[in-house]
Amino acid sequence: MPTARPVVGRGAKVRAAVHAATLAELVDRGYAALTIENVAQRAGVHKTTVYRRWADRDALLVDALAEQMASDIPIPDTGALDTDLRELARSLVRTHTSPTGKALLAAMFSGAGGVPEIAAARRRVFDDRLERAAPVVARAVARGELAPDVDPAEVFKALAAPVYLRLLITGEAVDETTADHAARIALAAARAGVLG
Amino acid sequence: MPTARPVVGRGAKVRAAVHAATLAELVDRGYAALTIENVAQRAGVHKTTVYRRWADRDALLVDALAEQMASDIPIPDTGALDTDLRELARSLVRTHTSPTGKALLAAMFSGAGGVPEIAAARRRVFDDRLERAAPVVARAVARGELAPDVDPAEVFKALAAPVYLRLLITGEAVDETTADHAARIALAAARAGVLG
DNA sequence: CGGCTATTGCAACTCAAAGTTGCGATAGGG
DNA sequence: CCCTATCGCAACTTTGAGTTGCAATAGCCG
Repeated sequence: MPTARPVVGRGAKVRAAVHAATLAELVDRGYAALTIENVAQRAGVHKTTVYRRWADRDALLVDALAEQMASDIPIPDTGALDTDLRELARSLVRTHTSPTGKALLAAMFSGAGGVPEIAAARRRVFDDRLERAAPVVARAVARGELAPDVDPAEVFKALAAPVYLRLLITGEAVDETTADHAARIALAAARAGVLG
Repeated sequence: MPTARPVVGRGAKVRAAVHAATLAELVDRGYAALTIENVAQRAGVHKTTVYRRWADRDALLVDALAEQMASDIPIPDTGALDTDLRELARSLVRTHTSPTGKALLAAMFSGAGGVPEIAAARRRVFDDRLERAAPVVARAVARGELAPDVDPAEVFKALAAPVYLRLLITGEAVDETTADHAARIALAAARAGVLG
């Protein structure tokens, strides 16, 4: 049984070059233009080489994205809700402005939304953050900063929404200022009791 | 100069059937699967007929979308900010849950984001609403409901963000409840002074 | 009601690009 | 320095988009 051979030596360089070319091509030309031949050319590699290593462009794309999808982001605990939310928002922004994050969004928004693995990856990123929001809200309730009936998921959604609006609809720049702004909105809504 | 001939009789039926098939195909199969042949088959029409009437699938799609893109939505003026915002949000939701609105979003989110006319149509929908938000906020300021430095555009973005989050990211149902929820978030943020 | 014309259906075609294959060339580990 | 796995290359097959000429027909107009 061929258990994924080592991929060392020459193969490793090719693999890395093709992965990079895939994400680059995706970000600045879109999913529709993501053909094996384009990727191969950009990677400085012959198309047969790519065809021999990956079954189709979706497999290639999923592989390239999965490569560096490391999470391991700590749950913020600064002692106050406003700063916790700010950290949560900044972390979300960092994820989606990283090369991989940009590529993931580009994939979703330019046609790969139907590919199960891509959709799953997006859901994973989002749900991951949802989970991290729960303890933050729970602690805020314990401190008396929020009413007990506030829904942590709704808090995070209120925080994430402005970020995604910029990323997907308005196309405005997304940076720390955006994150802080989103955090303030979520905080105001939570305090006003509209996230129960 | 051929000024778009009448298109009556047999032609009108064909045209309507193809338009409907185009939007239907787009919504439940995506832009990638939107081929002239698929559309023709769904419309119960031969592909040559479609090819003779439209240059390519983008022209067809733009034509089908433009068909019913009537706006003419009044600016709400209920006498209070909260109800005005609620109307604004409900109107936005109605737009994006209508068949045409769904098709427009499907087009954007499944690959036609690069087509200039499609991107322009989406921008038009959004900017249209942005403009309608300005008087609403201005009146609220005049009534003393809001501080004078509140930015109308930011108010509308805060209101629209939760709606688009559901439409594009979480996939949860979008209805009047969603609209009212979004309106409350925007109101809380505006009152808290974080939208200046 | 019946003929006339524009439009459609159909089949066969062209054409471009995706994907495949066999073989000679070469990189790099041992 | 040699040996093997991997790559480059060119020619090939296949697939699906888009085209064309001609016969069939729908529907307007007298």
